[in-house]
Amino acid sequence: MLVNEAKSFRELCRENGIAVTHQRQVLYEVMKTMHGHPSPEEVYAQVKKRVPAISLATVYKNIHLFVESGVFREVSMHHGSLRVEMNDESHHHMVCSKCKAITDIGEKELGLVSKQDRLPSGFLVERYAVDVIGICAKCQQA
Amino acid sequence: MLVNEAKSFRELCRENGIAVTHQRQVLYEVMKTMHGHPSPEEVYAQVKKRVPAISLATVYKNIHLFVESGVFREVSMHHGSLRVEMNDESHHHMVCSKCKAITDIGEKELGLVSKQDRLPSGFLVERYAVDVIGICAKCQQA
DNA sequence: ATGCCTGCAAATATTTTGCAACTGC
DNA sequence: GCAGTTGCAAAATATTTGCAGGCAT
Repeated sequence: MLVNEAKSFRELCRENGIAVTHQRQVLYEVMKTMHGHPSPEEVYAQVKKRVPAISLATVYKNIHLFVESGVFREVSMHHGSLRVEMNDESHHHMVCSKCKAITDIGEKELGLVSKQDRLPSGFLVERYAVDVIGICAKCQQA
Repeated sequence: MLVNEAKSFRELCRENGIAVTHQRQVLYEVMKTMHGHPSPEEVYAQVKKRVPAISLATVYKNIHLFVESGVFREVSMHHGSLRVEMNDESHHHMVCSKCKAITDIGEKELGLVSKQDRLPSGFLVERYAVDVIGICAKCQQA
């Protein structure tokens, strides 16, 4: 397991022409295991447990690097700071307009999405990111 | 014209129980005329032309107020700071992953969107916000 | 050996807050 | 007049950058 993960991370780095450092490896592993949409500060707090000397600047630099490389994605901010998520499966978000909670929803459950790969102005489509804005079950009761 | 706009702004304020101040009125009018997805700083710069003494803090406070009231909407941030847009017509965004340019696209041209008003977990849908991520025509040539 | 990376500290940028004076209702 | 609003300045947050030393390749 660990061997595989390490290996694929090495490959990822090679593909993107970046060096495999201890900090990067831990950062990557930690982020893979984090659910939701962590902010850099939250990621930093987690990584610090394993690499106490790591700097917040390093976390920022590498998150940007990962986002540029397509390893992770930047996510819409109905919060207040940079958020990321992993590239895993294709899913979208339900955002509660009362409590601001963000919940994932799969492409199937969402039930929409056509597949044009080109839009009017010649825009080449890579993917769709859908935010469903509404009221979550919990807030409806209040 | 001006009378009408002023009137509807007054109504908007009454509906939301907020006072009609000169600053707010100008802020509202300026934002209505701004295209794209202005940041608070950009809005501030514009409003300052008409109300030189206005403070950035006031701009922030009122943008939040407008967003809470549903006059404007907060927009996903593939930029770096708070962005808003007006509630006018139903449209979505095409975001170029190269140059980060955001272009509006109408609901019709987009060609997707189903109309379920309730999703699996009991989530009550208010609206969909779709970002199409891809490459704009300009960047495809490079 | 070389150039990419790191940590640190300082610089920037962004957003919020406290408060006294002022204004709409 | 009272409550809500403004401007200012300072604080709090968030993010970026320069640089000297260290590590991956």
